[in-house]
Order: sequence, then structure tokens, then C-alpha cells
Amino acid sequence: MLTLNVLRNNNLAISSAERDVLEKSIERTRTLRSGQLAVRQGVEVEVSLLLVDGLMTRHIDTPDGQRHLVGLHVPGDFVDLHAYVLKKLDHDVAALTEVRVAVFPHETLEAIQASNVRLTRRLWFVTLLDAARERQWIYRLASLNASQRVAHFLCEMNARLLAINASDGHIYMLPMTQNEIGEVCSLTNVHVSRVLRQLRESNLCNVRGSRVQILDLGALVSYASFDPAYLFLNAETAARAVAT
Amino acid sequence: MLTLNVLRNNNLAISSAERDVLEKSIERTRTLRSGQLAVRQGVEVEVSLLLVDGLMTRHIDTPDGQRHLVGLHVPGDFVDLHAYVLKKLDHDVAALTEVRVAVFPHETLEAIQASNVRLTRRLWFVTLLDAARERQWIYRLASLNASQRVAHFLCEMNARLLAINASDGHIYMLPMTQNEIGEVCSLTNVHVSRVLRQLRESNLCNVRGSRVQILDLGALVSYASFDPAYLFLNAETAARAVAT
DNA sequence: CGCTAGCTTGATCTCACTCAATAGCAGTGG
DNA sequence: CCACTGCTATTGAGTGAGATCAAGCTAGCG
Repeated sequence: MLTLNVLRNNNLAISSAERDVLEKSIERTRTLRSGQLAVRQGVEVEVSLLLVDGLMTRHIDTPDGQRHLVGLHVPGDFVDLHAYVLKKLDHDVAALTEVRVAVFPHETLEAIQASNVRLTRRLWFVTLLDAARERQWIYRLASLNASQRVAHFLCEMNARLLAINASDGHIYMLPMTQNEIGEVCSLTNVHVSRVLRQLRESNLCNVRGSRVQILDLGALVSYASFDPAYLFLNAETAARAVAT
Repeated sequence: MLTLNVLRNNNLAISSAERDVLEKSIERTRTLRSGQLAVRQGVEVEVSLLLVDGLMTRHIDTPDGQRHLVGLHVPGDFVDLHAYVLKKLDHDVAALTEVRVAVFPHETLEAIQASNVRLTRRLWFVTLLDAARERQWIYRLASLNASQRVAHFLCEMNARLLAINASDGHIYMLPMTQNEIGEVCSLTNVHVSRVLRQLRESNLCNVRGSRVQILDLGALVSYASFDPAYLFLNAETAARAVAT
């Protein structure tokens, strides 16, 4: 009963009975070291992974060896549930930090789909939640400037970590290098450094190493035009994600 | 039996029996005029729409009145099937041209989900196909320069229109203004104009008004780093999408 | 102690934006 | 028939945000 504790305090409307069903579907847990690839683009897979601890990325490699993040996962997220349906993914999945994942064989997911309409809908829902976040990432790249993008990303992570009690609303740990933040926001590490200084000097937030401290959440949210609707949080969490 | 003819020649592995089931789920068809909003962000909906004819957009409005496309739909696409699961969307859906859509009440989709596991999986699949395209749009914005982005977009549309026999592999109609292409690629209309000229002068493709003529598909694909894997086309269509 | 990875800061450059002017074309009405 | 309006596309000139290149700096760690 311990593995899926992370699903207890989140915003998914999953009942404890359903959590038990999922818990029973876990074949085993795995640990991946930082940087390790979990799923490679184009390779057929037969299991899906739920992230229990750490951070994982979805990223697309470019021909010139760069990579770009198209998703970032926190504990409680299925990192590749869409592989249950797509079978082959259009992107890589990798561990950003050392992580622990729960392994769900697709056979057991098929059993759930055949027997439990409501839980199936919840699983479908979380795959579409990923999609909603991806759309917002498009918006972020298309409409915001460098510092707004970083601010928006920091707001998103704050909101998502709030939902799993990994942020107190103002301070959270984000074990990412400035280079990796750049891979999210499509900026060079050099410019991320400048942007973080600017956000610090504007008294919006203070990012030092892995520690993110939001100094003025309301101002940061407004600066980044952050609206957490796309995260489908419960009302209380959504409120905390935008103001004190 | 006419409405869903568009599903006949595409890449979805939907049997004719399943197409019949879908056909019977159509409550009615609607016509929307160019520019008309079909779904507004945040408003609960009870039907989903399948695009039968014309082009539709998914877009996010910015606070300053700009809009950015996060998706573009061609005939045969469900434009908001994800609303069946999410209930409220995180973005708007609008008609780009005059369009005809088939209306699927969510009740009938629920009936399908309760009774037809395989078809449900196909529906889930197409919602995830949208997500795969959205990820590629992130990649496009993050990794490609202006002319590569436009080239990539033109390759994508060629591939998708090939799948529904609306492109012969080199020439297709794309009723979009340069401003709208800019909303896809995050460029100003002025720069889109320059980019199209550049692509024309490089003998890659010739875009005039609504007519797109690809002069050298192999070169265009290579220039844009276009790999159609994310579209999950059948092998034959995928091959035609990248070369003669 | 030296090595390496990550961060910081400065100088320069460039791609795409902004502003602005012009042309083409369709529709509309006198 | 032409004049007028509005939308779309084109082209030029100037500007700026963020990239690139390069040099130090800091801190953890064998």
C-alpha cells in the first residue's frame, strides 16, 4: 500500500478502491539513475511507468545532438501511460534525477479497461492532462519572452508540487541545472542565468541551486500570465497556486 | 453513410463495422462559418465534434489579444474528442474556413465506452495522436528557425492531407493567410512572407495564395528535419510523405 | 590539492520583429 | 464604368532580444 501513497493527496479524483486496483496492477518497482533512458522513441513497449520519486523528462532529440524537453514529470505522474495506447512513443523518456518508478504491464491495464469503465476514464484523463500541459508549453514558447517563460515554468512547477505537497506554496526543491531549465524554456544556459538574476533583482523569486523561493507569488503569476486552469487542479490547490 | 466517408481512406485502423457504430452516434451535422468559435476555453461541453469538411483550429488566447494556434485540424479529425474526457477545455476551438462538423453527444460516446473496448481504444488513440502532434509543435518552435518551421509545417500538412487524399504528394490546397501560418509557427506575417519567398527562391516549395506546391519534397523534408513518425501514418503514406 | 560541472559576466553578432510604405485584388456602391 | 474600402501580400530600414563566444568564478569531490 505504500507505493501509490503519492496518489493520495493529489488532484486526481481516484477513490481509494481504485487506488487499490492500481496498486495491485504494479508488477514491480524500478530505480533508475539520473540521466538513464527509460523509453526510447520508436521502440515498442509493453509496460507503462508511474513516477513514484524524482523527476523525469519527455524529450525529443534533434539531429544536431541537442534535446528539447516536451514534458517534465513529478511524483504521481504516469510518465508513459500513452504508450499503453500508442505502443510506440514519438519521444524519449528519461530520468532527470535518480528516480523510483512503478511498472504497470499493459496486460493488467487491458484488464482494467475491460472491467472498470470509470477507472479507464481516469486513466484516459491523465493522458489528456499531459496533452493540456503540452499545449501550454506551446503557448509559453510562442507568446512569452525569456524571463516570462522561466517565470511561467516556475509557477507551473509550484502548482504541480503543491498538489502533491512537495511545495509549501512558496518554497520548493527543483533539482534541475540552468541548462535543463533552458531545455524546457528553449533558452541557452547563459541566458537562463541572466533571467534568474533579473527575476531575483525584481524580487519575484530567488532560485539558487535546487531551491526555488517565490518571493511574490501574485506578482510572479501576473508577470508570467500564469493561469493554472490547464492543470485541472482542485479549487483549493488552484487558489493557492496563484496567490497567498 | 456519407458523413464519415472521410474515415474510409485514412490511417486509422477503424473497421467498417466500427465506422458504422460511429456513424450511428452522430446526432446531427452542423455548418460553421469561417472564424466561428465552436468551443470556448473553460466552458463545459456535452458533445464532441468530428470535422468533416474544412479546417479548424485549436488556439490559446493571450492577454494582449493575440492568439496562438496549438493545433490545426483537417477532415477526419475529432477536433475536441478530449472534451469527452476533460469536460472543459483549456483552449478554444474555432473554424478557420467554413466547415462542416458531425456532432457526437457524450452520452453516445459513453455507450461506446461501456460496450466496445476496441473502439474505445481507437478513440483514446486519436486523442493521443493530437498530443503527439502537439509535442512536435513544441519541438518545431524550440529547435527550428523561421524558415525551417514553415517548411516543417508544410511537410506536416502534406503528410496529413496525403492520408485523406487531399494532397497528391506535391500539391495541395491550404486556405490559410500568411498571418495564420504565422500563428502556427510563431512568426509575424511580414516574416512569413519573407520566408515563403526564400523557400520559393531555394526551389523547395511555391506557396501562392491557398495553393502549396512542393517542388522538391526530399529536400524540403531534409531542410525541415521532418520525420512523420509522430503522425502514426501507415507505412505507404509515411513513405510518400518524405520522398517521391 | 586539482579536476570537473555548473554558474556568472562581458562583448559581439544575428535573426526575426517593428514600423512604414506600397501594391494587388475582391467586393460594394454610386 | 470607376471610385472607394478593406484585406492580404510585399519590400525596405532600423531595432532589439537572445544567441554565441570567451573568460573567470565557485563548489563538490576524488
